[in-house]
Amino acid sequence: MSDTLAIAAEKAGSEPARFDFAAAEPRWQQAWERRGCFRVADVPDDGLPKYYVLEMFPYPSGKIHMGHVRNYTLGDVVARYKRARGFSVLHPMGWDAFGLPAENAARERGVHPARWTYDNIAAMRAELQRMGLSLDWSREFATCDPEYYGHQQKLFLDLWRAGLVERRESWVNWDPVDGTVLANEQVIEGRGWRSGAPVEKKLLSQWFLRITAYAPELLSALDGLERWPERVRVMQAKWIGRSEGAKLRFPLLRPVGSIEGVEVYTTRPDTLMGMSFLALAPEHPLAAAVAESDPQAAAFIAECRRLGTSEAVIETAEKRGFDTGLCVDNPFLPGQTSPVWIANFVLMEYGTGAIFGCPAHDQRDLDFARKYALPVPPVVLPPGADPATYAIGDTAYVGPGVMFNSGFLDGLDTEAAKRAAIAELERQGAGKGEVNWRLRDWGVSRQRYWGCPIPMIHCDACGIVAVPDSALPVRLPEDVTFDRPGNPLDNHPSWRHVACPECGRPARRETDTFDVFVDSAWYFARFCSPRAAVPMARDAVDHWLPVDQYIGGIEHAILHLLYSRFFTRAMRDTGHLAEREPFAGLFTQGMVTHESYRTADGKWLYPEEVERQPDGSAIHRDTGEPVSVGRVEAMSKSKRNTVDPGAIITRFGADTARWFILSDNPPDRDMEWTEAGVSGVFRFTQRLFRLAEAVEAAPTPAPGTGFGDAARTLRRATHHAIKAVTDALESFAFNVAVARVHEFANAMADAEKVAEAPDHPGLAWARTEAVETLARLISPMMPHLAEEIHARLHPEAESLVAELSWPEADPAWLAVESVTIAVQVMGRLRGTITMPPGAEAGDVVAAAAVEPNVARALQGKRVIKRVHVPDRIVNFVVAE
RNA sequence: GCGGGAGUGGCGGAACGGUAGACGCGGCGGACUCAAAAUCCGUUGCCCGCAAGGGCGUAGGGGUUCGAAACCCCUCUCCCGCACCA
Repeated sequence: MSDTLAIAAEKAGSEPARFDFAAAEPRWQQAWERRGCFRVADVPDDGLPKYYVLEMFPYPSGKIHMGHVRNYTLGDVVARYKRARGFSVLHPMGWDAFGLPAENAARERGVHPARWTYDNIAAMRAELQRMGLSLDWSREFATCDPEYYGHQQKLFLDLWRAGLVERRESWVNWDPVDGTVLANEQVIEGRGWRSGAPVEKKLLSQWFLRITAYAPELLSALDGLERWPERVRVMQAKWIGRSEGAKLRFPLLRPVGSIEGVEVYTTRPDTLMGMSFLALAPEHPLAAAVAESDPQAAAFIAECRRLGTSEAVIETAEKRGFDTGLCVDNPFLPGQTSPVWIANFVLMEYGTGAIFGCPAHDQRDLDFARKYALPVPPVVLPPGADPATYAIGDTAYVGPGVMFNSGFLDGLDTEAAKRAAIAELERQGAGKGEVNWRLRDWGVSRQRYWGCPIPMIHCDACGIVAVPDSALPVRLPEDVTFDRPGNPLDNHPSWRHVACPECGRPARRETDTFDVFVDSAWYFARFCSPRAAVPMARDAVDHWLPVDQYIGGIEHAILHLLYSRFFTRAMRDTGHLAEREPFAGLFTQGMVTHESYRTADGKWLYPEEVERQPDGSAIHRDTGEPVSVGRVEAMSKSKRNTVDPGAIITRFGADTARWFILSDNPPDRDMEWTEAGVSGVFRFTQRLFRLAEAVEAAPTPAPGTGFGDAARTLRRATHHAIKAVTDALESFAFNVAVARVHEFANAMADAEKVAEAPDHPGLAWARTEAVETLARLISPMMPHLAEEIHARLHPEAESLVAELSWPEADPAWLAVESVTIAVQVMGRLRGTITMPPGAEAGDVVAAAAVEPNVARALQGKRVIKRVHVPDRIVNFVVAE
């Protein structure tokens, strides 16, 4: 089937009755470009309302994939629709161009990262342009352009001056073979993903952006993001992770070196009198101090470190600990001490890296206490429990209750006890109430070449000195080698040597580059004034931001979106813009999936290597060997279940690809790409073309009142389609918009049938109206075919559908001439009647009652209630 | 475990509390053709019935309502996210 279709598609050029997409699509793309249809000014003076549509910009891998097609089609529908609705639409495109793949290509194939990246950009730009997207290409930039990253360096220095940048030590995943820091997702089973070497935890000085300074605002402002998916807001809220509790200090009975006590954060200060032990994270300073004189402690800590890096949390659900022999006092229980343990389940990164263990009311603490036979004193009595007999088994009681065994807290409920405990801690000076956040500051240092250089200088005399604004951008050197492990910037013979801007003596450049998430944390702002001499022109960003509709994958729900929200606030506080939130509306699309195929010996096959048999089985196209059809799953190179958008556009055209990707299902769900689906859509494009072909430009003016039945029916269908498609597009229900166009096409086909017969007043005019309307209604989805249809009706005119306004439904033609009213008896459908719209209730009920089938159902029954919903339903309620 | 989302024909999916299954795919039957493709027409939730018609039906069980796929309660299944966060 696909072969024959391909032939049909290829023949399309030679047969005039077909839509020759291969010729038409480039022609219209050039026409849009020539007329600058999609260009807008940085600060427009057209007085139109603004609308900023943005899709997440791509990493330039070199080829677009179906996920891109879906993403950019969705955005383009919105952009074209809003433009037609009279908005001045900003719809830009650029490249998220820094990152590791370019460096890997350099190491593996000897291509310079810049060369590799710009070649890929050229290839991908050409593919995107074939899709016919309504982009303002004059705004294009790549984040690896020195112009772009120079402005990023300026932003960073502004943050530095505003106190939003810190340099401090932190634990990182270190690959000793590659000599580089690894992100968590690059550590696989405790080993570097490239080198395979066991990853070490290493303490390194890193640059941090103080995102935590905005934690309260980032959390509270989530409530205002009404056009964001609920789940993204929830994920961000959990990531930010606000908790209320108390921080308190436990004095050690005997100091260890200079350490005299341990700070602990808890959300359950009410349970302090149920304390059984104190536990330290293995990385805790006190643990390290103990280890200095205790080889066994050192061995335990080393063991934890080895397991800890490997994300082995899952397999080591088992809790393990080491008793240091130390003891602490409890501020609420004078004279009673608790042992200090080192425990593998305590996280250094959260709170203070130490906890107090209350096993009766915390499951983790209970597991630990049972394992090491520590006491489990209960202090919270669940509702209805008997204090005389209440005991904890294998399940901790974490719910609310009434305090007992707790001295001054006895009798209080959990919430009151928390408040009373905090008040008492504060009175004693032993601790205080505190809000804690899970969010960590953002470590942005990467020991890599292909990233934006961090514009800082290390001077032995002056310390850390910022590169002066006048010396920006700090450019990456081009003459780098990748033949040695580690960061090429460190290995470069001269680049790092620089005179200190303050004292003039020899100093060293920072050789770390920024995390690529910094690049994408402000690009939406740069798009507003992409050629400005400053990071962003204030009047341009104040005009265009926030992005009205942002569209992309759910995988960026947390990091990219949170960093962008942070950066926007940081840019506000450094005077670059006024806006608070970057993205007023967010839409997260589903994945594109496909069947997967493999041969008997387990080799994955590409879809084009597989042929389906009439009986549903599959064989290898060339060898004829049987192929097993696997699950439908996300397209991935490893499963080879990918379809190349370029090949699809060549065979079927961009409009077909766009329409299919919109039509299959709602855009937030995963969609399945199928051959049958594409073929069906291809046929539909040809059908629309034929329907339009059959219609001549009708004489203007309209024939006034001279519309016969057929013309009236078609005009009603036309205006109904306008309303229905508009409603669907407004609600992001693109699959429904597609269905409404199908209905409209069916109505047009019906009109064509009767048009053969003579004497249909006004039908020719109505058919022209229908075709003109069709062109505009499909234009957001199938822009090329829309232009083609429009041009055939107006061969002399210069106008483009891309420049036309959206059609308006005429209410007069939305009105129906009769309505079908369902008639129920006791809520069960017994018949339907046809009435004029707005008929009197009495008339409708009377007509309903005599409908034969209804009358039979009412036979011998006493009607006790008649429900009438105008133009919709009549329901007779009868007594039994 | 916690959180979020989803369960509707063979399939993707429609459906302001008001005729469930729009629209498409697929299937079946037919027209056109030497034949095929393309195109066009009809049909297509399940069961009973020659028909008229009737029964069942939106994961399952209850409830609210004249009327529930939709609202409420309980249960089940699947997908996604987070997961020793003190």
